[in-house]
Amino acid sequence: MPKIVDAEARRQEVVHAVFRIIASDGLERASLREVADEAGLAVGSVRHYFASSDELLAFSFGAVIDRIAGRLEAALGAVEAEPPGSQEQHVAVLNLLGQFLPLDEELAVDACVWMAFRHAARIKPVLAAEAERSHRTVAAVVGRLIMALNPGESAQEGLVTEAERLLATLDGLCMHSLLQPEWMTAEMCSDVLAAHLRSLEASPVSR
Amino acid sequence: MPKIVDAEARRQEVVHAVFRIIASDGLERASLREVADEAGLAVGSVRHYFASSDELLAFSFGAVIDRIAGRLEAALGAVEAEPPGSQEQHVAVLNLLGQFLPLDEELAVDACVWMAFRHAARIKPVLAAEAERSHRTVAAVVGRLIMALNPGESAQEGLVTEAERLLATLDGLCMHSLLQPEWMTAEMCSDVLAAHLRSLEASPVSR
DNA sequence: TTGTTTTTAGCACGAACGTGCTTCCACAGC
DNA sequence: GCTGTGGAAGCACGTTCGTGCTAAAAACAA
Repeated sequence: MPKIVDAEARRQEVVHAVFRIIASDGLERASLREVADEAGLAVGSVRHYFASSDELLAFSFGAVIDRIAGRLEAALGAVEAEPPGSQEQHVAVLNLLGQFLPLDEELAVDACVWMAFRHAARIKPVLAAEAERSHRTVAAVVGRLIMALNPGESAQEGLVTEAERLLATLDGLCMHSLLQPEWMTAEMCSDVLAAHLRSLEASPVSR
Repeated sequence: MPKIVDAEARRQEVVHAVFRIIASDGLERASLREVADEAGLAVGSVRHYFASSDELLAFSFGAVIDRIAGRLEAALGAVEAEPPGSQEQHVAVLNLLGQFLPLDEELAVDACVWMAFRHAARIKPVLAAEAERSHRTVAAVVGRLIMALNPGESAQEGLVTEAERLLATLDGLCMHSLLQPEWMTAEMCSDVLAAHLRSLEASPVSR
């Protein structure tokens, strides 16, 4: 048997190098040479684990989706475990929504990478499948959140609209936090989220 | 005097070539050679009007900002000309908000280009100044819209929060329309905007 | 020790990029 | 006519990119 290396761990190290490069220098700088440098490897070594640049990027996209989805699922479980309308549920909801925003270093890197890949997927067909999965996964989480906030509501159409509205607001907040951090501060994000939740409570779906 | 050409018109032609390339192939494909091809010119000719690639991109960013700002200002004027709370004002507001979304070919191109440049500005310092101007301009329009919808309201803080919330929702809708057009249809955009306006009316800023 | 196989490293090629620089061309002014 | 200037085109250089390919190094079974 040859030299044994935890291949999966190596792949994750390379993927994290991709994350760091995208967060600091953008997706277009995430070339094989740059990634290899950042990971402390040679280009040939990176290509041993990823057949091509496209495969590396697609895998990295999937990895960041899994990270985000994992956080969201955990936070959503906490929301659904609390009684509807309670103060505890409100806190859990704010925590869930906060997972979308670049509130700390790790969240910021993931948000950068996530946004970069989603926008790149508009052009690069290799990323389209993961972009689809990303949207489906996150939309499902937000949909379940809206259902948890409107218990007993059966008007499907209105719930879907409210879910899309919340999702759009979250993506917009995330975008502004990344692109205009001096305007969209953490306090402003918090205020906007609070206002949105207030509007959800004030005017329930059923009209 | 040498051969006389309307220099400003030529620059606009080149800029429109940039727009088409960004909308169809992304910003990273907007190289001097691609732009020159799309405009039916040689690289040297493009460089006669724009000293460098950076200058071409920065100028194109400014051009798309001016286009969008022009549409928004016109639509905002129509809103402010109608009596608050009237049906006519409601229609004017919907028209203004629709200017943010890729509802036709021209709006779609501008939205693509706008998003691409804003995201690129996070990394490319040459675009930072225009990104600032873009944000200030659009935020001012949305702010005036919120003021028009809350006449006589003096609570500055709440108004700013509502403006940022509307802006985030609009950017999120625009993003989703560009990235997931099969999910975020024009009808869904319309529904979400209608729901947002309803929430604005139902729970005014003053608590 | 030897042999096998994974891992790591590196070379070389073609393509695309920005850019400095030079070269033609057309036409207004003399 | 001639001349000079602005417009258009293109060459050439260095850099970066992905990728096919080769080869050394390393680690374990025999």
